[in-house]
Parts: sequence; structure tokens; C-alpha cells
Amino acid sequence: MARRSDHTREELRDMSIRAARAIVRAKGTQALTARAVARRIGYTVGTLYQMFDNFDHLVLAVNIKTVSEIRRRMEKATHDLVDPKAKLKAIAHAYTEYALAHPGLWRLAFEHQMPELDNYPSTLTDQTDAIFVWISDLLGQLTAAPRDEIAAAALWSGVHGVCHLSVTSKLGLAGTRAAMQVVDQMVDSVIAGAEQKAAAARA
Amino acid sequence: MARRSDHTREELRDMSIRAARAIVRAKGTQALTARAVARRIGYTVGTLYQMFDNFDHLVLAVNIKTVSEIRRRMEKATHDLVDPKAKLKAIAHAYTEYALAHPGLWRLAFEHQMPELDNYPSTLTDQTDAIFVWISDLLGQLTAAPRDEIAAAALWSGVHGVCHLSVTSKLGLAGTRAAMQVVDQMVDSVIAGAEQKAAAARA
DNA sequence: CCTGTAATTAAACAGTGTTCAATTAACTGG
DNA sequence: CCAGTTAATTGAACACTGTTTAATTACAGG
Repeated sequence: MARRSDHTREELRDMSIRAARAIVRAKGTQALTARAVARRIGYTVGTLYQMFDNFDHLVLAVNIKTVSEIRRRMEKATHDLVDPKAKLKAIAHAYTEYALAHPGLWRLAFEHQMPELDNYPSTLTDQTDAIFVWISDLLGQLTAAPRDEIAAAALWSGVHGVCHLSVTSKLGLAGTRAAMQVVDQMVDSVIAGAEQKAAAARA
Repeated sequence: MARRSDHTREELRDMSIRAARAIVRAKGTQALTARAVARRIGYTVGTLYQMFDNFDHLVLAVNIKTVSEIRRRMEKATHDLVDPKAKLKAIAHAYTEYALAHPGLWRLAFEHQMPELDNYPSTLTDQTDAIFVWISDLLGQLTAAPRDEIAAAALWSGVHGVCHLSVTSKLGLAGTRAAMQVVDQMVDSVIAGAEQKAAAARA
């Protein structure tokens, strides 16, 4: 068999990404292999290199999809809210829920190491940077102060840290419920700290 | 050549761990391979299975060494201090400094996935749990209140999160200096939150 | 219809972790 | 001190990984 062309290259790209995500969700990152993806879309390994330079580029595409899915859920969760503090909490909750519900995909997105200097048009950090800016904006509205990037980074990384330790069983506390409580306290404390800092700066 | 016995099994185990750490520090996690370790200690691959069941068990041993080294630095940093808040800050600084100075070893310790149910006498999470308990104790002294495990987890995971995002270039802010500032604000905010919570509980 | 282009495959390559028969040095008992 | 046993070490094999490439062969254009 050769030259079937029953799918465009873009279709095949999409199929591959979906197949890869399904594999990770079903059998974990360890099972994500070039041949496994190829088998799942009904092609042989070589064909994958028609739509991706590397296997790492396929993983990158999967990760971009994951982060954009996280972003989508964050936006959905904040859609009906106006209060910046409520929005920040909703964002934190959405992030945590995704991480705990899809640990395989989430860890792949935040742990995968691209071979040096091959970050391509590093679209992944662009996405995370965009989330950071969003959080930074909301925090600015909340404190009615000039951007406090330090506080924004604390908020963003604080929630991320809870997710990471929880997913790797190193939080010290087990279970989704505990993780959520920690996230809540984390968000409250960091926001309060930022507000206090802004108030002090005004005086 | 066979049966040289110019090293005890324990010596070989130690040599392997040291070789593995050297490889990770010099060429990154990707270069950490069974044959590379064997070559570095002057043996062939098969010999590695004399001191480790799996390659994963070698990695686990490396990670245990890493976390114990982190712990050692934390204790050294707090040795001359008595104020619990000062100790907590010193712990956070020591942790962050290690993570940023040895990203390869640090990421390996906190990102490596053991094959299911093979966590062995899961000594690694025992160590991180011990750090968590230590932090929890200090926080208890600080707030003069019954243990607030939620706050302790927030503190521990907050610092960890800054390190992880910083090391993976996803913090939103670049550089060691910025990361340290975020850690400082993080620690201040979470401690303040815990104190406030304890005070409210007393009323 | 026929020809040229190009997608797809099968096979090979170097690398990975892992296993195991064979070798042979070191230990043990006489 | 020597023979026999034990066991550490090796080298070759295995199944797997990502990647490359020559050979197919279906499709598109004239």
C-alpha cells in the first residue's frame, strides 16, 4: 500500500495529536510511543514524520493542546464572574481540577524537556506567559495598584506547586479534597499579601 | 575478565550513584543511561544489575541522595537560627537555591515516575514527608496554635511551585533574582495568612 | 491513458533497558 | 598448597525505542 491520501496532512496531524492524548489518558506517559500513535491512527511509524519533524514535536503539539484546554476551562469558569478576586479563585480551581483529573497530560505539559534550543516558536511558554499576564491583570484590578508581577508569579506558581506535589504524592497530604483546601488557603493568603503590599505602598 | 571483586557491592552501589549524579550535572537527564553509568565506573552494563533491580531503582537511589542533600543544606541554613519564621525563610531559600543551582538533579528527583506499585519502601516520599512535618512544626511554633497542616502544605508547595516554574521557564519572570523575590513574598504571605487564621480561631 | 509526483510502507540503523550462558577470579575445605 | 566450589563479571542476545531511506504504488495533470 502506498499514497492513500484519504486524509490531508492537517487531518493526520490532528488525528495523531488526539491519538497521543488518548494513549496518555488511558495508559500513561510511558505508553506514549511513536509506533503506538501510528498504530492508533492506522498508519506506520514513518508517516508520523510527514507531519512532525521529531517525536518531541508531536509531544509539543500535545502539550500546546493541553494548555489551551486548560485555558479554555479557566475562561469558562470565569465567564459569569465580575469580581477579580472571584475570578482568580475560579482560575485556580479550574487549573487544579484539570491537573488532578488528567495528571498524565498535565505532567507531560509541564515536565517535558525539549532538546536544547529546539523550543521552536516556543508556543508553549507563550501560552503559559499569557495565563500569567491574565492573572497579573486581575491582581492589578484587585489591588487597584500598578502591576505587581512578583505577587502574580507567587499566585500562579503557588497553585501550580500544590498541583505538582499533589499529583506526585509529595504534598504531605493526600486526596483531591486536601489539595483544594491548600489551594484555597494559598490563593487567599497571596491575594491578601498583595493587597497589604499595595496599601502600604499607597501610604 | 570475571570476578574482579576489587570493590564491595556497597562500594559499587555508591560509585554508580555518584557516576549517575555526575552525568546528570554534566550532560543532563537525557544523558543518564545505564551504559553511560557503567562505562563511568569501569564496568559493563550487566554489573549494574548486581546492585540494582532496575534502572529505575538506580534513579530512585540518585533521587534519595538528592533530597537528603537538600535536607542537609536546609539544616545547615537553620542551624544558627532560633526564630521559627527566620528558620522557615532559611529553609525556603536553601530549597530554592538548590533547585536553581542543580535543575537536572532536582527535576529528576521531583519528576521521575516510578513504574506502578514499584515505589519500593517508598523512601523518597518518606523524605519529603519528613520535610513537610518539619515545616509544619515550625509553623506551629510560629502561630502558637495546633498544627495547621493546610498552611504548612501551602508553604511547602508554594516554594516548590516557584522553583518548578522557574526551572522550566514558565514562571513569567526570568532569572534567579526574580524567583527569589517571588519566594520571599510567597513565604511572607502564607505565614501571615496562617497567623491570621490562628488568631481568628482563638477569638 | 500515461506519466510524474509524492504519500506510504517495510526494512534497516543505532540506541535503550534487560537477561543469561559462559568465563574466570576468588574463596573454602582438606 | 592445592582442588573444588562459589559467584562476580562479561559479552552477546533480546525486544523495544526514535529515525532514516529505498522501494512501492496510488493519485493528479496533461
